Amino acid sequence: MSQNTNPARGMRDFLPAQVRRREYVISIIKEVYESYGFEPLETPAVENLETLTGKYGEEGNQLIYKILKRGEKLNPNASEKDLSDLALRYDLTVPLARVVAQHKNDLPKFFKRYQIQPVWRADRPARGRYREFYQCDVDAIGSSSMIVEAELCAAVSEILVRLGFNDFVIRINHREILYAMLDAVEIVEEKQIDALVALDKLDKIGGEGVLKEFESREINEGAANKLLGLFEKLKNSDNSHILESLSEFIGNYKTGTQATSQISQILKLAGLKSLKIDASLARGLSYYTGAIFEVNVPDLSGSIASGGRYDGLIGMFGKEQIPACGFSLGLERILVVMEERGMFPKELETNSADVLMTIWNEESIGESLKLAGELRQENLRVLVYPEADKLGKQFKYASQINVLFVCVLGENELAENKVTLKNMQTGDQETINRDEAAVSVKTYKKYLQSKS
RNA sequence: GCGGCUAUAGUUCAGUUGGUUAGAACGCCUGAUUGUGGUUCAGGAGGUCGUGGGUUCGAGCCCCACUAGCCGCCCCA
Repeated sequence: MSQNTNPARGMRDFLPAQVRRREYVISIIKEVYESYGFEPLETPAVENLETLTGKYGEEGNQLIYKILKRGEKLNPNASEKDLSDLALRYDLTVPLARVVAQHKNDLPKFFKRYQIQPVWRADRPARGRYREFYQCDVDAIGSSSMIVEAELCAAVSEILVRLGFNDFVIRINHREILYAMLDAVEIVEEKQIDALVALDKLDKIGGEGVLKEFESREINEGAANKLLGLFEKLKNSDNSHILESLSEFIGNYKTGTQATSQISQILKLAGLKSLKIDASLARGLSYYTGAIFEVNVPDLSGSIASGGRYDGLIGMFGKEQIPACGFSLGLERILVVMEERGMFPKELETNSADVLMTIWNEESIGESLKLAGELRQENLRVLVYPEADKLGKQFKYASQINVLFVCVLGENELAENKVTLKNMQTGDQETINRDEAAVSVKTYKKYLQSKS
């Protein structure tokens, strides 16, 4: 009886080659984050349901994986609150806010943390979108300074550059600029969120599309035209011109002018040419309060990273209000693009073991195991072929799994206390003294390293 | 959650208006090669055609439902 062996929808198994790639990307992310002084944090996969609800907006709430209560028989007529009290975490930012609110006294005044863990969303799977996926978050808690934003952008940019990306754009905008713009064209508060959702789609559906959206959301047309006129003017102009036009458009709406000056500070402090103001960038998550970011590459419709300032979130846990700002890199999306573009270094593929130890016959098994142990003592990765197969099969297996060397310990070798080493990349083969084998392998490894 | 497309060997795909025993390439296994892989040659295994139902003398092909995947929308990392 054969059962369905697919993993659950939107979830994946990772075979060794994929795990290697994932770990390669993660290792670079960690290295860069640590070089900026961020410290690691981990939190549970499961949170109390009330911790998560109300933080992500209407859409987000529906995508939370809720966990049924355990124990007694469930009464299916019970209210949702009686059925479920726990949920899988939806992102890493809200759990961080909870941790900060909870452990405030144990944490330094400025808490800089990174966190690389899976999160779960009951979303519909698509390219680069899964129901279980890794986020790589960095956040800086406790400061309202724009130095925080600038450093976060610099770190993210450095990671992407080191991974080999050269065509990404970090789009930046500000929640207060958005609201000020909407105020300037007299869109009433109740319609502002709707208007933002429509504007956010500008680069996808174009000006006419946005007009239609406004129409269907019953937002006054004049306002839409004014905004579209502004965006038309901003198109293709550089950051400083965009800032000028925005300030002009907003007038002296107070928090708006503060926001434009914050943006200009971030630009100046970060000094990145990949940083570009996009006045139509809105972002869905409801907890953002200040600067917002999104990182895009041309060959993926979604974003590969995003972030922003959320000064109100930690206060939602009922304690002190603490300013915070962070970034989240989407590991899966970065991997999708890197895979399609073939951006992984070649060494990742030839990495299973340094040496395959063959088995000559039943009598020599002990000697092969002993030699394998000796080589491992020399810090080599040694794989012992598990059966006394014909040598041909053992070699074939070796080339399948991409080991560097095959070691043959046969009758002749044992009689003379020698070993035969074959380099599987060059095809060279030598029969040498047993105690020289490790050195020979290591010399070739060093040569490979020096070449790359 | 909505709309469209797809599902045939391990993989990528052919498969005629519905007609005998469903094919190819690559991969896999065996041998040529009883001390040597990646090349070559010879042979072999592998399919209840995604699942369940229906139409028909007859279904891989037509119809319905379900499941999974891809694309677009919504949203998002």
